[in-house]
Amino acid sequence: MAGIKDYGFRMTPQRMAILDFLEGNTSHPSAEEIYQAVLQKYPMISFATVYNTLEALRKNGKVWELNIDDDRKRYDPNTHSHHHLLCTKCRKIVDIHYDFDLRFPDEQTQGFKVTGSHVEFYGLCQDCAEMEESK
Amino acid sequence: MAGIKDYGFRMTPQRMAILDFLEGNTSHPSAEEIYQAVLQKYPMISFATVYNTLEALRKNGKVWELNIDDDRKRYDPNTHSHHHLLCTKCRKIVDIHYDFDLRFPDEQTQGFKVTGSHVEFYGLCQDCAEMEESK
DNA sequence: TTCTCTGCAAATGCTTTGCAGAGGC
DNA sequence: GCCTCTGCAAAGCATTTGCAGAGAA
Repeated sequence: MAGIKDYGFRMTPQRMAILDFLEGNTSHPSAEEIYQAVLQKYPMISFATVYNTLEALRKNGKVWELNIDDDRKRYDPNTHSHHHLLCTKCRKIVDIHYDFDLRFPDEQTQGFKVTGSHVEFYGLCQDCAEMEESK
Repeated sequence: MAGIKDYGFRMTPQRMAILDFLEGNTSHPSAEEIYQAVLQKYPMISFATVYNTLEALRKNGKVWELNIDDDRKRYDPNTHSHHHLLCTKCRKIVDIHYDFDLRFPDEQTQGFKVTGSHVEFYGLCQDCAEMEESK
């Protein structure tokens, strides 16, 4: 079982369950979805624990918190540089693995020290696009 | 005074005040900041009206709703293609006007029909970077 | 005159917090 | 055994909504 050394915080069954669910997950779940999923295997978990764990994971660089969705945060266990494509209808998010050239002229930074970047694409997923067409 | 033809919705003094404040504004204000600013000139405006107007403007393509900030939406009256740079400390947002090459291989889209894109940069603004250094 | 918009206040929904007890290290 | 983590419940905020009256077109 992974110990404190691997994650920088105390390991508990609840946190193990959350990590298990997130491991390799590419669905970009919300806190609610994570809570519901963990509830299946671990009926005694609370929302506070989910948020607490996600915050701990975020601080330790184990998950990304995505603001791409209008009304809830989404979480991504893949913290290797990648980008996202959001369906504006069903809110599905998929990964874009491509190394864009995001350099731009220094005079635009207004003195900022840039530390990271992220590209968001918007569109309609196949299912939603087909539904639009058949209207 | 601008009429319904220009905006696609009924013009009222409250809406004029909001439009006046947003006109040319590059501070990417939140709803709260817009409310506070309009309150100065127009003491009888309510929050509901601010949100209602912003939603009407958004639907008519007159403002962008930015999700770049963690815990509140930010509004941008500049709807010409551009990107943003956020200070992760003071949450200041500045515009990046640069035409990035955001093409990527079709096989990554998973059938999505892409309709838009936006690049977010993160970093520290000059003031915050200097504060960090002098610690 | 018509019908959308307004202000108010309450509701909603996501996220955070206080606290006392549990349990990982 | 110490101290962080947990569950619960309540609080905190941003945003939305219901409604009756006001006022723009």
